[in-house]
Amino acid sequence: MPRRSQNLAPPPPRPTRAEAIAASLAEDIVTGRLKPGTPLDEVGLARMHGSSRTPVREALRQLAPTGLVQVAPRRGAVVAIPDATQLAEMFLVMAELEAMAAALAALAMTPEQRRGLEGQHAAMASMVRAGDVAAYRAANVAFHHLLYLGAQNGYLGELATATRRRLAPFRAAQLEAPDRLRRSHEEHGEIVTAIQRGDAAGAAARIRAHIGLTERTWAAMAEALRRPAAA
Amino acid sequence: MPRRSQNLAPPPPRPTRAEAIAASLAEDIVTGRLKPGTPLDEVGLARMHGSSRTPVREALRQLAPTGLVQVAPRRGAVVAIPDATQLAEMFLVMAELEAMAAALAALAMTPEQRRGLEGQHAAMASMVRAGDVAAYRAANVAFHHLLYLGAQNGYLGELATATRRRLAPFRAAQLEAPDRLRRSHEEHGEIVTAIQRGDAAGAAARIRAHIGLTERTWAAMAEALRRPAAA
DNA sequence: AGCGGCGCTCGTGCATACAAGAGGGACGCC
DNA sequence: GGCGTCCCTCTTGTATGCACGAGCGCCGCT
Repeated sequence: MPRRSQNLAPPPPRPTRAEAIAASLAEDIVTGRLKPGTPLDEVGLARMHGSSRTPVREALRQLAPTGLVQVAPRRGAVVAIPDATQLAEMFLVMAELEAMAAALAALAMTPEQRRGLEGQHAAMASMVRAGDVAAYRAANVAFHHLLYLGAQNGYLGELATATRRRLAPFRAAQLEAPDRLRRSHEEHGEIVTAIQRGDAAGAAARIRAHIGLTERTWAAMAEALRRPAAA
Repeated sequence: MPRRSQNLAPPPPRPTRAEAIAASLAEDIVTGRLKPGTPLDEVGLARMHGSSRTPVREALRQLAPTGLVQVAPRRGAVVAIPDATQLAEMFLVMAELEAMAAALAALAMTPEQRRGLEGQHAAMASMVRAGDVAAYRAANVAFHHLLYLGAQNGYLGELATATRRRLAPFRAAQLEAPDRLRRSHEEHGEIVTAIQRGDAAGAAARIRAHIGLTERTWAAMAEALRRPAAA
């Protein structure tokens, strides 16, 4: 979840100090400025943000459930370090969440939303041509958000957004290869087409592929996971 | 998420005051002792738990992301009151999460886990005969947890558990009808059978039905949701 | 020289104190 | 008599202080 709240964006009233710090920390972690494993000292952060420890503590507690930081009771907080297994788990879940969102979107999107999605996709074409990775990355987040919105399911959007954020630090380099940019855009095109056609199953399948996990690798992965569990 | 942590149950070391209060509050909310909408006064809770406001505040902040309480910046906290739309959204997501868990479980469960699931299911038969709703309810939670465990995906388990908890206050009366108890157990049986057969798709479909939403109502629901959004 | 126990120091957990914002009631005005 | 406004109180946000626990190095022992 994007920090607290029932749906997407109910607490916009002037943010409290703790929320500002939490947002700042989250940003630093998601963008990779703070690397996994970095210890988060309360007094240090307090000094950095020009406040006392209290808001910092609250911020850390708010971030803990998001999975961005790990807090050990009496031992302090560090930037979360998911191991490979956990990352794989999260990718798998994210693929399904997005598939569900795409399927719902194919069925429930309003005409305006469809136009918006189409527009966003079109806008991203020029970024691909320009090879502007930074712009594309930002637009990509927006694109997927439009999908969540189109699914007309705030809770689903919350979970998907949270998962995406949590994976963000580990996908940073994923779009670096210029060809990946083009491929990504092509895949988006297929997804948009399926959605516009109202093809829920097709959209779901396309987005699973987009996340990088086909049905087959899905099963294979589950197979592979059986071993360590049996040990 | 079942309160912070990367996976299921890493911070078991002696709980801190704030964690104890959070657990207590969560219990009271999930069981319905605290009704949705009840304001959660910091000083009042502090007195009740014989502590200062500080741990209470931390507890409330921990609970906010779980969705059990809603915290308005500067206006205090109340027990969450999801509206009908949000509940529907959460049920839909939960059905899919459980379907995914069942599918994975069908593929990846270890023999021991399969025996455990079978045993749990068998144990619940006598509760049905005795009409012991309380025991069945508890066993039911355990049953679904075995499913999550069998899916070999901690993150999925986290999301599913969190969603289930969040819905718990609103499913309280669901098993009251004696016939519902029997039906529930029958449905469990079908799920177990499909899983033992390694039938991922079947298990997923069965559990969707178990949650109470067939594929058809799923689409219908999405259809219905389109109206208010278009307005 | 290797190992075990002890004390020290740093950091967190909790309590208390102070300040600002929100909500409600009473008063005054129209 | 109804409504708007101001003030007061209550609650939350933030700061500070104190105490326990954890981690670590040093010292003494074998």
